[in-house]
Amino acid sequence: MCAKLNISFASIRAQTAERHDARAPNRPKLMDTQRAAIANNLLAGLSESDFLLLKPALEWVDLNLGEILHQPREKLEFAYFPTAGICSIIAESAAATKAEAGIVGREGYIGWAIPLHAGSSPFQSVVQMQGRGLRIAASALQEAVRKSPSLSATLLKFIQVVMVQIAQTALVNSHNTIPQRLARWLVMYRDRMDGPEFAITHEFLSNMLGVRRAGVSEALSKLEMKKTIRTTRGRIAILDHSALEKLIGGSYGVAENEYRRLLSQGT
Amino acid sequence: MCAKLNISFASIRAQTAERHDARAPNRPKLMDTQRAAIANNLLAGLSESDFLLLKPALEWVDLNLGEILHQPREKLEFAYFPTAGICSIIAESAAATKAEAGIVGREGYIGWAIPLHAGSSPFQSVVQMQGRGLRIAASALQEAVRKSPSLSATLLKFIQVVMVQIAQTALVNSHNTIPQRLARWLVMYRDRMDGPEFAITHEFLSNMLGVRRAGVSEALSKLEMKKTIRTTRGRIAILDHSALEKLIGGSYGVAENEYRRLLSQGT
DNA sequence: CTGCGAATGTGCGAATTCGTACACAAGCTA
DNA sequence: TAGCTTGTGTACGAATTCGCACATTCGCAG
Repeated sequence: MCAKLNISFASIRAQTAERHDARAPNRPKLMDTQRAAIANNLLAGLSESDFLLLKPALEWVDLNLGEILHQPREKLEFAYFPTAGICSIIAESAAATKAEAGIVGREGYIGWAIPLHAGSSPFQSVVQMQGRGLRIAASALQEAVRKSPSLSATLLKFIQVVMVQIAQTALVNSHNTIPQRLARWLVMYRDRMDGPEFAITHEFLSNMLGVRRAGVSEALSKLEMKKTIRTTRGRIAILDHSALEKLIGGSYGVAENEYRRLLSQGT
Repeated sequence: MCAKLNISFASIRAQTAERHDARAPNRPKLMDTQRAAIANNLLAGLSESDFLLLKPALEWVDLNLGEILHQPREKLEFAYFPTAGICSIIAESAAATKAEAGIVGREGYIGWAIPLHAGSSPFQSVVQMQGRGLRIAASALQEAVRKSPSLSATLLKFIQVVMVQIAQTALVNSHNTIPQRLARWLVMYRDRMDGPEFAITHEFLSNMLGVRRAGVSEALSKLEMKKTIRTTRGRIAILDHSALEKLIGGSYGVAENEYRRLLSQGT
């Protein structure tokens, strides 16, 4: 069952990975007229008419490492549909403690406050893996959502998925060890990347998980001893995806299943 | 600043607490025609026309302790607008580990999957504090939402609030000690109760927080030594709300602030 | 009033994580 | 190649939490 979830979610990855051949930097306007050719699953899954509603307002943007897409409590100017790269949603307290609540790659979008009529949110959205994507002005998205119930439904369904993901994060944070939380993080990131290897430092991971840097180093070496990953300076390669999943103990797959149920067309 | 948030959220409590005088048990049909007389803040804040859309389908129900309102992955039959009592939203993993992700009292509703077009969700909704409220069939709510954008907006805004609450839970679970997490729990429950005292066992709290029962006992006695609470067998009384807030360290108030920003009319 | 089950207080060793610190290694720049 | 910055491995005492266990106390039913 776990394997099945994984396969199906991985297949989403496979379907779109090869389409992302847009190497030309900084294309100012949308060139692909075929929505299916866009490597963002949400956009690719829209009906032709829904896509046409968005199309005039969509524009390509690079998502640069560390770029802050949304600042807490500031009005959201754009929603982003990544076609490559990963953004993470960071919750912070008044005391400035931070932790990653969820992540979004090309399977979704960020800027949920727009369809939720909230205008802004207390979350910060940051680009964690470099990539690119399409963005749309908040007002344009709002207008399109008003016109199309089916577009609205798609965007709202993804919010359901994200809620589940965040709740699973809460669950994992209270019940699981650092190696387990780390394994979950690695698997979730890997699902949204093209390759099994990515550039990441222990320091970075410690910030995401909200633990000591040294704790991450220890946990990584534990995982490496089990041959599930391989680490070199500044990079980590996933060797055994399913072994990592098993390590987590049932908290991986819940959000992925919800995504599949609500948003994976076909299959 | 923290105090201000607290006052405003507490004032919501004060506004509606005395209105809940519906002592007659099991009234089968809605008697109050004045929506403002209904002690659920979301319903009370609706426009007259939005409320009339819902009214024919609303019915009073008792919310009995331990009652399961939504089972994970089962189709949602009803949404619930509590007027008294507290429901909690529980996330669980495939390995059956559970933790409370968020709570809802008379300030909101449960059944978010309905406006999100999800039909069901992997969460479990359970009555944690006995009370009563109004429920509406999923199909009726869906129909009403389709007709009224403003009703839809209200329900979606509350989902934003809940997302923030769940994300704060994730943050607290990874950064804070048991006494702090306990303090947060107590404060959040107290905000949704009429009085400062409620019946609760350590065992129950340990399940909600996902820690040992003995850990809760220790944490409670620490809080009691600081004169912030008073415990007797099977019950806990809040003595110093603001001291508890300070203990938590900035993670309380974020969701409450978001609620105030989006949903507290007037003031 | 007595007995019983539920709730609570406490203890103990083990495991985990923390805070902090320091040494080493890798890769870049001059 | 030398030097510097950044990333990583490791250490150690302290604090926290865990798992488990057992004794006590409270409140209700008989």
